Amino acid sequence: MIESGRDTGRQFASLVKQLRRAGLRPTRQRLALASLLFEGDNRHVCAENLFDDAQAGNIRVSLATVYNSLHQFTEAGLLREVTVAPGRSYFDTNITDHHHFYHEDDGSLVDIPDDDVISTHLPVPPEGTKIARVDIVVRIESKK
Amino acid sequence: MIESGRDTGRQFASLVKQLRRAGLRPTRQRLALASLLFEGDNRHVCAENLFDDAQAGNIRVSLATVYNSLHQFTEAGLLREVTVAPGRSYFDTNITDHHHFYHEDDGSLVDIPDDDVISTHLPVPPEGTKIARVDIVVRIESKK
DNA sequence: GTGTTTGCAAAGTGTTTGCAATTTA
DNA sequence: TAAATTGCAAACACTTTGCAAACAC
Repeated sequence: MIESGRDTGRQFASLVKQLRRAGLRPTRQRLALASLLFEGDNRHVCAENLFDDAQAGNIRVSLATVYNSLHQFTEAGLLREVTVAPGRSYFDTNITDHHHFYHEDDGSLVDIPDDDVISTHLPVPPEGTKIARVDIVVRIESKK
Repeated sequence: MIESGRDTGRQFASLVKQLRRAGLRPTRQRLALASLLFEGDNRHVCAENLFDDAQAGNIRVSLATVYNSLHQFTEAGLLREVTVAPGRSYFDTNITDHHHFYHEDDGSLVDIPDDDVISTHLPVPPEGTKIARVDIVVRIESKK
């Protein structure tokens, strides 16, 4: 998928644009990670997880850079962070309005299908505040 | 509120019962923590937080025991755990069905008033699973 | 060249664990 | 007395940081 080094310019034209638009320099590491994240189906990754993918893909990148990139991407609106349990933070490449199933048994996170709409009446936020986002996590477990 | 030591027996009759019912021995530490948690208004505490309260109330208890107790209380259904951000886990003494405002600016957690009902249409859980719980966190921030 | 980004290893944070000593029943 | 619980300190997982070297523009 990714060759291995130095080919920063050519083949990722669209990723380069995407990063630029987000105000991030298209470095080799960011491009490689962006490629893992955004080329293909939507994903829910955690840092360690993406780091492993990178290694497997012969991408030389440090764990610290993975963390930094994930946060930069999130701030730039390219990713959405979902926290489901202490020490279990996912980054979702699907940034459209949607919610999640969290499987308590194996810790996996899955989008709730769009057509299975959860109709929410938004509550009135406390005086002086406004709603930034609504997170709905439907915790599921195996039927015994 | 709590005197200071050794008076495990008498004055916490109802707490003792509550713990016994939950299958937990009413030790001095658990009684003291239960007293902080369950006598008075509903609270959203984190471990560190409750530990500080204990110290302030001259209750001799270790941080490890606070963690253990919080989890035991949660398993026993006396508390409900709410995770809002990586490394930010709250325990809610209100175990009725309800949801939360999470204030992004200061990290505080507040119950959404009961009468401000969020009507959810529950999604169909994936094959072979059932819904264990639905967590809704409404993230709010100060109006600029 | 200048400012940004990276990698490393070290430091942090929040939480859990192992085990001897203590407490409960 | 037997079994459960506690405290401590060490171990832990996950994440962030400081800084010199490498890179983008």
